[in-house]
Amino acid sequence: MPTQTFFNLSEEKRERLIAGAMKEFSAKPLNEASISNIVKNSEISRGSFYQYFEDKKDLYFFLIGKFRCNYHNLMLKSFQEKKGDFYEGFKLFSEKYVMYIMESKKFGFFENMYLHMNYQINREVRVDFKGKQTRPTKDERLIDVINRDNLKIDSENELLDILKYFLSMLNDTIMEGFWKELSVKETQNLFIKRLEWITYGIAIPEKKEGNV
Amino acid sequence: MPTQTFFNLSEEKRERLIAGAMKEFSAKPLNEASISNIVKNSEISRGSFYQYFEDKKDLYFFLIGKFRCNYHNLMLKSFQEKKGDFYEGFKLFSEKYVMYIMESKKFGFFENMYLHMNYQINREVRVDFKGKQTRPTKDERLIDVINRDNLKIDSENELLDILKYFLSMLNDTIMEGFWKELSVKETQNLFIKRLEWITYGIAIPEKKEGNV
DNA sequence: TTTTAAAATGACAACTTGTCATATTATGTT
DNA sequence: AACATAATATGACAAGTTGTCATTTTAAAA
Repeated sequence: MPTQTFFNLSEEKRERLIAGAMKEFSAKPLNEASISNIVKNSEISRGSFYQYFEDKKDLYFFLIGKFRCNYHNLMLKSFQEKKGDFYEGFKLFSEKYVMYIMESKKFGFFENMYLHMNYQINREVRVDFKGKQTRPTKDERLIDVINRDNLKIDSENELLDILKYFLSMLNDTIMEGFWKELSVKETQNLFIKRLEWITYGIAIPEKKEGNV
Repeated sequence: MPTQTFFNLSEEKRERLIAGAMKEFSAKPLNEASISNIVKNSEISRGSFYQYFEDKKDLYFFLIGKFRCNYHNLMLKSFQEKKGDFYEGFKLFSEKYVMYIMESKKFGFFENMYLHMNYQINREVRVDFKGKQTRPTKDERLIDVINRDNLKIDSENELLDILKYFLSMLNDTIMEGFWKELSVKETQNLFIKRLEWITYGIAIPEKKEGNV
């Protein structure tokens, strides 16, 4: 986390540093980016940098937090629009989300982020459902907006687990999209195919005794 | 890929280098590991290193290829043992595979690999089904050993896509296991839960008209 | 024995990073 | 205004990194 000193900075200087960092992180992934370049880009002395951030990662995760799509609301709206239907809601959400990432002005930054995403980065990208859930807000809770009637889900926790898993799958799919240089549309379709697999299963359901 | 010079080396020297590299990569992830340490560990001159490998990554990917579980046969045997049943076969395979990774002598190496796995590393870990498939061997083909009768799968390609997806999901789960410091058993169960989701779906199947 | 090819070596330039004593600029306080 | 004090800025620096390359050593061939 950046120090208080960083937030005390004049907006001009703070933005200058952020822009200089984004330039570097858009050109190179975390492990290749250098602080030397960032301070050169933003015309800030090396010593100052270390007064604001602990190290390169500290700055990087701050930027991820700043520019990532906070998809909680995006999900909420998508599920509401599709009247709580799991498959349709998630499909709509994923389409919007993929577009946000892949058509963003910050394309280079996100591209490097996804291509070098590991578990630590993955965690930073994800939003904490649990946190949002316990802290009462005026907004509706995500899990209340999803219709569970036609899902094989017993507890709220299981639904949360599934949501978390779907999100990490979505991120994996975007990673694959960047790697294979897929278009937005192709990436969306790749995800939708997987969404279908998981939602409806790949096994043909056995005919229930009672129905025969 | 290592140069020919590397393979011309005496076995003693080659093993010395591999051991020195494994020591470093077991202690530190790829981006923190240093060539300086590796050449120190293996008592090889810096110049020689660059005669064998292009850079650190070149060596790293060679080691992954050397020590990764070539799971093609493991899958084949698992599916054969379970008479081609998708769910049971994959379950058995995943249990063996997780155990191989997490109880290996190379634990530190694998741990760092999984915790810092990105798409590039992920690709190196995966076996190329397509390659194995076209090259005719005396072994049975994996896709022939899986019973497709009770799967919603039309083409061989779709089955391959699903297999690839399940494998990357398995690797993700192992990554999560390392991150959360889960036991072998817990990691296996986490995967099995997801395997169940995807195989049978999370949606309750609608009753077919014909059956009512 | 001489020639030629292959492999080994460590000094080196050009880069990193994080630290720290010092200089500069604000913000109070008599 | 003059002083004290806290906050911020600075760049030189040690200690590390990487990849190269002219040179030496070793092996193979003529």
